[in-house]
Amino acid sequence: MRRVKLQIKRIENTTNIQVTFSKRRSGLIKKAYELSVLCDVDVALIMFSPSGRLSLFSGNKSIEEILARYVNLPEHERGR
Amino acid sequence: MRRVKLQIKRIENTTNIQVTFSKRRSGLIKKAYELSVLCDVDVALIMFSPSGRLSLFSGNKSIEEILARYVNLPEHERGR
DNA sequence: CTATCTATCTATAACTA
DNA sequence: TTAGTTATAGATAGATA
Repeated sequence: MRRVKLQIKRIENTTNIQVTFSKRRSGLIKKAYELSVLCDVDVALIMFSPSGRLSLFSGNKSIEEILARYVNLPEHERGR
Repeated sequence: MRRVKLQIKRIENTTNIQVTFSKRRSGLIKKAYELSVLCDVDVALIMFSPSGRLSLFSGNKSIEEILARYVNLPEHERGR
């Protein structure tokens, strides 16, 4: 099992990238879902897999609704 | 400290919502960052806080670039 | 309200099949 | 390859300041 602390840097092995992406993608979506429910907030998550495929998550509302909410913000509220 | 398993349902206490949102928001952004680095993929995260304020994260590219990549996908690739 | 601490829960890298 | 297991690293709820 894991014996050392994980280094956050690009994985080189192609198979390993895909396995890691698949597992962490699930974990990330789960966390996003929990946040949206616990705090009753809008969360949208857009990811492109290593092979370029799209993955989406949105809590409460649809992706389109959340993106629209973002796009419609006044300019000065959009800069992070 | 925590003695029981957390139930994923809306938190009722207002102060607690804000504290939980703040902590989990950090955790979610960290996970999104790690995924983007480990797997070298585009990740965009859009959240609205309980008070309606915007929080953004994007790995590798800007939010605008990732949203553009999403919007420009052919229709049949956009449905989750 | 904000920041830190820590016991406990959860995610997951390496492993097995 | 993909799916399941498990031990350890990592996240975090509640406590404390």
